[in-house]
Amino acid sequence: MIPRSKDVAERAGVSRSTVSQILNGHAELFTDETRARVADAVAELGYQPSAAGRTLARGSSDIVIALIPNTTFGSNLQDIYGALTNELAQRGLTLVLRLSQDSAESLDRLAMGLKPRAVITLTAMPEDQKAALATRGIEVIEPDNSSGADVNAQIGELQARYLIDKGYRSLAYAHLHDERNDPFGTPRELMFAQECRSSGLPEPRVLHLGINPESADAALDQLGGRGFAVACYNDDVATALLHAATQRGWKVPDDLALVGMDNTALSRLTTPPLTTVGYDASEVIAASVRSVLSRLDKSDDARTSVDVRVEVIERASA
Amino acid sequence: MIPRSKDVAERAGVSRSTVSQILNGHAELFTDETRARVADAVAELGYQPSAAGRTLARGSSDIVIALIPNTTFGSNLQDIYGALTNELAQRGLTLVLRLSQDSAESLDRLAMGLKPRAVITLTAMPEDQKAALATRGIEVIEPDNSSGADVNAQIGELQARYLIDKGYRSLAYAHLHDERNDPFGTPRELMFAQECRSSGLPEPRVLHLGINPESADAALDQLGGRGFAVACYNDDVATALLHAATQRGWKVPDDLALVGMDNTALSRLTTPPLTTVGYDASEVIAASVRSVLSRLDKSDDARTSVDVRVEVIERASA
DNA sequence: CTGAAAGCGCTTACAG
DNA sequence: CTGAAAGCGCTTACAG
Repeated sequence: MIPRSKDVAERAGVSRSTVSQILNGHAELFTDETRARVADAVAELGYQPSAAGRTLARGSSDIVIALIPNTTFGSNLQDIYGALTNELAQRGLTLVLRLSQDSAESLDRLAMGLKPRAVITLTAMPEDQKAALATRGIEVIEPDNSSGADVNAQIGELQARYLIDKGYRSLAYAHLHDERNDPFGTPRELMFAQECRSSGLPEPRVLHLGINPESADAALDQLGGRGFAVACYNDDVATALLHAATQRGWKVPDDLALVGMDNTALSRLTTPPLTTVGYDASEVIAASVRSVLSRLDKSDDARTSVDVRVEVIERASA
Repeated sequence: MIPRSKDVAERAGVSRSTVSQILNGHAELFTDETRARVADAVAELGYQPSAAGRTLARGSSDIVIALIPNTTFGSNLQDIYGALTNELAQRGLTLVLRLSQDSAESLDRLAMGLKPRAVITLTAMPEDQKAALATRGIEVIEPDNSSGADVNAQIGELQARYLIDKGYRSLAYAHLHDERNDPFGTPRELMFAQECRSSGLPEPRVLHLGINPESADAALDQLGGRGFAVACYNDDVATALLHAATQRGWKVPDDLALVGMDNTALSRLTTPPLTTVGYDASEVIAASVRSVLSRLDKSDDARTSVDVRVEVIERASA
């Protein structure tokens, strides 16, 4: 039998309101004696308040929904949510994940029904959807674009600077062909291009490819010949290009220089190993968690800046 | 202002019970006229029933919780959950994800509070935790071990058969060193070993490595020399071994034969490309979804067999 | 075919 | 310092 607050109250010999007060942060109103009795009863019965009852009474639940892009739930993202889950649990909040693929309407239903304390989204949410949630009084925590944009711009800049300093003059930027998997491509490419211009170099070529030999080969065709240095959206893109180049007998980095991004485990295992951009994942995690938390707490300065140090890791592909 | 069933009732000129009945599958009790009026009112107001109210009244919510191992949420798993989300939505159920990393206690709290219709877990759940949920009347849907075991056994067998048929005689099985990421390693290895025995071969060597050059190199040391054929837990493991072998100047497949598993995009991009084990992802997805659904529906024959065709994809590493 | 009423489990003024 | 009562939004016998 599932214990109710009534059961706790009876066992402790107090009223239900007393139980409720003590359990909800107004314990200071009661004597130590009463508090202890309630605490004991809760423990003995294994009482867990019903979320439904509480939500109904309070008008909002203790749930926080995080929308995850169903295309890219890498281990980093996972670690972020893992940390966030724990952090929120300490504040009595429950983080629950939701694949964001599904229709706005479906999210709407979920949000309406669950009355979550907040909805966290990693990618920008359409205005109308945000409005819908706002109407229902649900807070939406969006990515901190100010700093998010910064990080991506930083990455583009870093890749460009590295390549230019190395003496490369014919540059290109390689996107992932599938746009859903290339959410940060544009800001990175833009900054990459700008860095080229400010160094007096021509506009970089822009490539789009999938993670397969054919597509990578076609991308190489588009380049028109050897001697390019290309900054890649991620290490997988770099690996695909590396493979296509090797097939053609091009030497990397002499005929084609490659700088990846993410510093994946596999990036050390190509031949030659990839020069890439890395960052301290735990730092990113901590920063992201801090950012979400500060917004949830409505602390005045919501803009905890997510300051991520990003650096190129030189190996042998550029 | 958020519309309530009361608002709908007033607008439609009926009682709240009528609204509720019509919305909950007893529409046939009412005249077309009444139904239409209610439907209109719902649409005009944008009414969404409150999950809290409904849960309280019914004793169980429309939520299904899926526990995800926080270590391995690959794109396959993601697709499965994506499909499941949609499928469940059509039945009025909402799938919500939960990182399973956190304490049993925390899940307990969530389950207690949310009163989900079911909890889906991919890995076997500890008995006591299962018991706890059962006590609360929450159904636990565990992996269908009968067929799950089959598939993994199949994979081990397939890798062994392929290698043996190719003429290799010195076999080894390579696990991922981190056990959390190697959930299916044991059944696969077991079947792999059995297949060796039944072909009159010696017991296969067993390797454990991480996805990095040092670890892969050490694994090669353990092998003691050239001439082995190793079945890998996944393509990443195969890639690591391939890299270490290449570094030593070993030829693949002559000095070291490798068969991976998963047929990842990257497995086509190594040099040489990996021979691996592939399967039709959409088939797996469909089967998994069917399996969960049938258990949810309590349909008699809960054991919809997950029949996945798995096959080796021959490329150049073995 | 439809409505009044009770009840789900909790919280929160309010009164004492 | 503590309890009786109302109310959160819904569903479901039950009576008509």
